[in-house]
This record gives sequence, C-alpha cells and structure tokens, in this order.
Amino acid sequence: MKEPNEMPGHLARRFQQIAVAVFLAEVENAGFDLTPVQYAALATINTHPAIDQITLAGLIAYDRTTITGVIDRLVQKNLVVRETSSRDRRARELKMTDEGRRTLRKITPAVEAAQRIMLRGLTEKEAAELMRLLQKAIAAGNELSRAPQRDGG
Amino acid sequence: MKEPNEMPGHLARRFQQIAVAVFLAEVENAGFDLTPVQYAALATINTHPAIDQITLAGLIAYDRTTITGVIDRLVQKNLVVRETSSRDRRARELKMTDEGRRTLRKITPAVEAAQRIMLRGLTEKEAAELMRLLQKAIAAGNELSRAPQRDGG
DNA sequence: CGTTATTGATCAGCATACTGATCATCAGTA
DNA sequence: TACTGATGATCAGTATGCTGATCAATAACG
Repeated sequence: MKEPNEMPGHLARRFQQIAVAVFLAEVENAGFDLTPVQYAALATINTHPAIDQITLAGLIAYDRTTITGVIDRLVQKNLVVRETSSRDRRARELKMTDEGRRTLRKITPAVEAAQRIMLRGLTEKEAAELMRLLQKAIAAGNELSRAPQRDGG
Repeated sequence: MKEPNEMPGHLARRFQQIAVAVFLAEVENAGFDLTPVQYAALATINTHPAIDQITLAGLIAYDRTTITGVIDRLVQKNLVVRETSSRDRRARELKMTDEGRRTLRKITPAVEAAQRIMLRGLTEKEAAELMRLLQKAIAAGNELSRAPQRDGG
C-alpha cells in the first residue's frame, strides 16, 4: 500500500484532527468551553436570527440528526433559545441569548488565532492556495456527503 | 464573522466529511463493509506484522483509546487476531488472518478509486499541490493533537 | 533488591457524524 | 375537504475521537 501520508483521505482526517485540537486549545485558553461545531452553529444563528434547524444545518453542512444534539448543548449553556415557530409548528426558531452574543464576541479572537495556528507551517501564499484548493475540491464533492452545504433557505 | 468557507477549520471538517462519505460509498459498492479508519489499521498491520497497538496508533495517528475499539471490530470481522506478546505481557501483537489479507487485496481498487474521487474537482497538478500543502501544514501541527503521527516504533 | 516511574491497554463518559425509523405538521391535489 | 406526499425534528443504534482514570507489567534508579 501507499504511505498513509500519500493518501488524501488520511491527510484530510489528520488536518481536521489538528484543526479541532488547535481550536479547542485556543478557546479553552481564552476561558471558554465551546467546540468548533458549536461555534459554527452559534455564529450562524447570530447572522440568521430565528433560523430553523434544517436551514442552519444546510449552511454549515451538518447532518440533520447531528444538529439536534448540538443545539441541545447550546441551549443548555444558555447561549441559544429554541422556540416553536408560529408559522410552522414543525420548525424550531433558534435565537441568540444575550449571553450567546456576549460569548460570541469575546471568543472571536481565540477562534481567529486558531485559524492562523492550524496553518502556521505555511506561508501566506501557501495558506491562501490551500484554502482555494480545499474550496474547489469541496465544491466538486459537495453532494457526495449526506450533509451537503446549502446556501440560503 | 467570516463566511464558513473562508475558515480553514470549516474547510478541514468539510473535506474530511466528503472523504469519508466517498470512501464508504466506494467500499460498499465493491461489496465490503470497512471504514477508512479500519482500512488504515488493517493495511498498516499488514506491512508491520505483530505490531503492538500503541505503535500502530502512532503510525496512523489514532488516539490510543480509539485504537482499542477499532481493533475490536477488525477482530470481530475475523480480519485480524490479537495475541498477548510473550516478550512484553502488557502488549498485544496484531496479526492478519487469511481473510484479512484477502479482504485487503480485494478492497484496494475501491480505496484507490475513492482517493481519486475525493479530488475529482482538481487537476492533477492541483491535486498534487493540495497534498503537498496538507502534508506541510500537518507536519507543522503534528504535535498539537493528542494523537500525533510517529514513525517506526 | 526494592521502590518509583513509565508504559500498553482498557474503561467510563462525552461530542460529533452517520443510517434508518418515526412522528407531527404542512402542502398539494383530486 | 380528504388523501397523499413532503418536510422539520427527534430517536435508537453504531463508529470515530477525545478527556481522564485505572490496572498490570515493565523499566529505571538508588
């Protein structure tokens, strides 16, 4: 077989593993307890008030069955509230709490630091090229996963 | 906040998500039931007969607590046997079964196809560049995760 | 030689991700 | 309006990954 390091699947897993570790370390260092997944959901609810769970899942490419637990934990941490929509009683409207907004604001520097750290082995130019190539590969494979990314509602 | 697609952490997660989905689809299509993680372990045991779990975990960058369950499942599928080492009774020596070798051989084309499919949006040159950049970023961040990659024992 | 530190493996517990099923609700149509 | 299909959410079950603890066995040291 090929070396693991020559297989894109292994590299994908490994890079993600490092990205998560760096994120958690930076966020904890800043005094918060939030996972990358929880952060993405929180940030997206902030820019899309009263979004429902399916639309949110589409924007950040989460499986619909995963989003339930993620929101459970954001609600438990008092960062988000989940209300039944009056227009469609199947849907849950997600809204920020004050503490959610405050947390998001305070945590942003740590999140940005994490993004830099996970690319620290690359030059600026290389980092930009890596992101471009990832975006391109992802766009081509978007529909291949159960939780593709979807633009607005 | 930035768009998710401009954050390397999100791209890492998304690319990994697609890589896993493609792998599972190709392998199932070939008539097998093996995860990317199980495949990497199986392939590495094949090239390192009688390897112990910690060394195996280092070679493929798995957490030591994760490897136990992965090997459990390979043993249950009759692809691997786990024997207590006679030289160090703490250690478990991992060895392929005939069925493990046969499975590995038969599954290889599907695994290779998966690696191509997950990069299908890129030209040959771009694919090579993406892998180079991932390798470089990973090398720089290797020690930041709990399960860094380690060369031979 | 005996005490201490380290190491290989496992376990309990938690958080993503997924498969597939179910339930309530809504939308479209006859 | 009654029926059918689609949709939002949740649940049970399985597989990574991690944190931190534990246990047995080995290594290292005085």
